[in-house]
Amino acid sequence: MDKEEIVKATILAAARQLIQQYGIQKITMQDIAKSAGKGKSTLYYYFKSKEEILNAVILEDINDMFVRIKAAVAMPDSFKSKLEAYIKSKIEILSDKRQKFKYLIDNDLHHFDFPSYFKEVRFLYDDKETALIVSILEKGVATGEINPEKIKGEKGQHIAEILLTAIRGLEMEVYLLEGQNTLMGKTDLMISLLLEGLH
Amino acid sequence: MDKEEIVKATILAAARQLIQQYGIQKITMQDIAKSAGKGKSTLYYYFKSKEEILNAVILEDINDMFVRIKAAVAMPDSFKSKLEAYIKSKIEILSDKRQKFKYLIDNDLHHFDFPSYFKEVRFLYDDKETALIVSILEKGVATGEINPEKIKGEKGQHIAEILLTAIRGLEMEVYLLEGQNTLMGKTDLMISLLLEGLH
Amino acid sequence: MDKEEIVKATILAAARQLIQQYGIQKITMQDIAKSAGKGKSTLYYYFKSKEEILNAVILEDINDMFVRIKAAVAMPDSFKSKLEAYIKSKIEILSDKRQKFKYLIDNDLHHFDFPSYFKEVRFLYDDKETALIVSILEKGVATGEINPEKIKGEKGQHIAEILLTAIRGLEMEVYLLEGQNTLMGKTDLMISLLLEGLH
Amino acid sequence: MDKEEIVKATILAAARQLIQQYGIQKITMQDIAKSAGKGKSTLYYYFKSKEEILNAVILEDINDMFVRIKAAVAMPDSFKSKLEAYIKSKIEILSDKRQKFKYLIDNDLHHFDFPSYFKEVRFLYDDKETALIVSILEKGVATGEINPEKIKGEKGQHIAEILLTAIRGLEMEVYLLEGQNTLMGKTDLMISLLLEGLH
DNA sequence: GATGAATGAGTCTTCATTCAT
DNA sequence: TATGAATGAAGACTCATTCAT
Repeated sequence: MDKEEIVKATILAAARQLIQQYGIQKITMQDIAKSAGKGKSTLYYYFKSKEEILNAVILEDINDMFVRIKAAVAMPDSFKSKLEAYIKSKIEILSDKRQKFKYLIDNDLHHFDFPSYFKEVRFLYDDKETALIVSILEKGVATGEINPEKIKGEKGQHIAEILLTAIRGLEMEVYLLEGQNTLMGKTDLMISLLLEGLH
Repeated sequence: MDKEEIVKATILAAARQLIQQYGIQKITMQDIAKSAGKGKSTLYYYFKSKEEILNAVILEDINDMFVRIKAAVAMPDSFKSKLEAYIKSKIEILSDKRQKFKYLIDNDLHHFDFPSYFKEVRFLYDDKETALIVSILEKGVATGEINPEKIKGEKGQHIAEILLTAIRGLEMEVYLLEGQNTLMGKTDLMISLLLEGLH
Repeated sequence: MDKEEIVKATILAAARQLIQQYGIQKITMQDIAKSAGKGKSTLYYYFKSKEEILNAVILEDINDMFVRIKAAVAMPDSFKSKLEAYIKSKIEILSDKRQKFKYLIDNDLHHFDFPSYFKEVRFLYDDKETALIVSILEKGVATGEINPEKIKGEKGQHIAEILLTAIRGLEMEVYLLEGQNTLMGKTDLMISLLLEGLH
Repeated sequence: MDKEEIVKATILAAARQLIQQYGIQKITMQDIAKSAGKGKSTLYYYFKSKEEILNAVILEDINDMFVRIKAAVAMPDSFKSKLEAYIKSKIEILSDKRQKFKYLIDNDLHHFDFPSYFKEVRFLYDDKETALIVSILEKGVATGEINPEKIKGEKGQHIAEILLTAIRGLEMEVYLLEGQNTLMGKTDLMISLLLEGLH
């Protein structure tokens, strides 16, 4: 990593931390600069605009999340446990981001911004995630948990998509709910319903 | 409706239209005033602050949506068709709100804010919606579409909750996807999977 | 007092009370109207502008103060006691106006406005007050407390004027000091110095 | 003086000039910026708020006044001439501040605000000024102009205080009177009365 | 490479005043 | 006589961005 990349990373790290702490709408270039220990105009030397910084941060986050999820899914050896690993690791990661400042969500509901993760992820990682889910479904066929007929041809793809959609509903709740407990319960129920539906 | 209420409604209408068109963060009191054909300070005669206006608009929207959904659900006479009516009317309503300015989503992704519908709805209408879904499930039992065992006792409530969660994932996509076509397809698949799982 | 005058008096009373409580710069027409139990525009039916109301209030206050001072001065029967009565009654009256909200003076020093009493009184009541002081000085000659030579011809007028000036310094302190104790001590010392100087 | 200090001084100078010309309540950040030849937001780069600018101006003024008064008092070699120097230099300085815009006082009496000099000076420079006067009194004892008995012990302090009070009355008049002529006459009379009283 | 300095364009909000009824 | 409704004008403050050094 050369000098330039180091500075960029420093700035991004500062920005990420602030975003998590105060939300995307509340932070200013001033804030980022100060937190990065740089002059405000230095940010413009490395990035074209505030938006570019924000984009970079979000991209990093999503990327990181995907890598971690993939790793979590790799180990388990059944459809059920893979799916569980997938959903739960996702919830945990998102939850962790919000964990520290949940108080904000209640007090300042209106100014609390839905992060852009959702939007970006939608466009950048949809295909990858769907593919991941498809592979999980195939595991299910291999282990006999899933009836091959149910995901034959395009059906597998479609089911993966609606699964992803449902999981996004779960993700959203991370931002609105107190703890993960309820979510974990919901996850389990969702999975068992699915197992019955696909068996 | 007396004079005061008419003006208030005019202002709210202007605000709603602008929110839909530009997103909640982008509109200013200036904009609302101009669009309502009033002076900027007039807004302050009727509302205490920008926030009050925004809140009022959101509340109206949510309320309206719920009323329409309920009406849509009332008519059909089976679990499947009721659930379909429920989800599809919801998607249509939300979709309609975004229809006009989808271009914004791509261009200005970062400044496009997830509306507060989600957050507000979450807290204000969760119970009502869950209850609605429970009643739909019960219809399913009555018509024999659903195995009574599957929603016995607390289970009904839980299943209603995860259904709501999954539907929220669908709602989110309204804001991100081009058209409703894909969503309608997903809805159908989701419903049939559910029917199999609950039968 | 006909109807019109009654309403005017009501408005003025409300204004005076608010001025005393919050200072001249802080009150709005809104405040006055509400406090008077009238509509905001009603104030404009009775007075041309905010300034006119303020002027009227101040005038009333000054007038009232002068009447009370004069009464206080009438009774005592020596130069010393008359002068004492004059200064002390003045301090008491002003002090009373500020008594209730002294806390403001410390907390909000910068926004606390010197009332216009000083300015107005200066132009409207200067001559009257000087004349009053001259008459007090003459009493001093009559009782032998003052050497007639010292206030002969124009001198009496001049001395009255500087006395008035010095007393204004005292008045100012009413607005800045905690209590009247110090001021009363200063008054006594001022008077005794004067007695020695004029004897 | 580095660059930053130069700009700050420029801004302060502009502010001071405007305050003198229009009074503290009438000037806006807009005004100051324009007069300083800077952008409005530049003011916020150097000062946190309007209040901070105002405070700085006032403090400078008071400080400056005190320095000049002290210098004026240093030279003369008698009680009488020192006291004269003290009062007259004070009047001249204050008078100078108001000289240019006396017209305002009559036209806009109500909105003309007593500057904060009084209030601030009261708290910040009272002790210093009293001490200065005490030293002047002591000079009077040294030269035989004043009877040592009259200012023995605490008395000196008390007399200094009432003198300061009386002088404040004089100061106030600077803001209300046309010229200094009358004030200079009053000063002389005040001093000679005092000399007689303290001899 | 890095940044201090500067700012234009906007934000919400307040308030005295007007006027039709 | 009384006022509800409406507003123009202003005002303090913020912030992303530019640029000379």
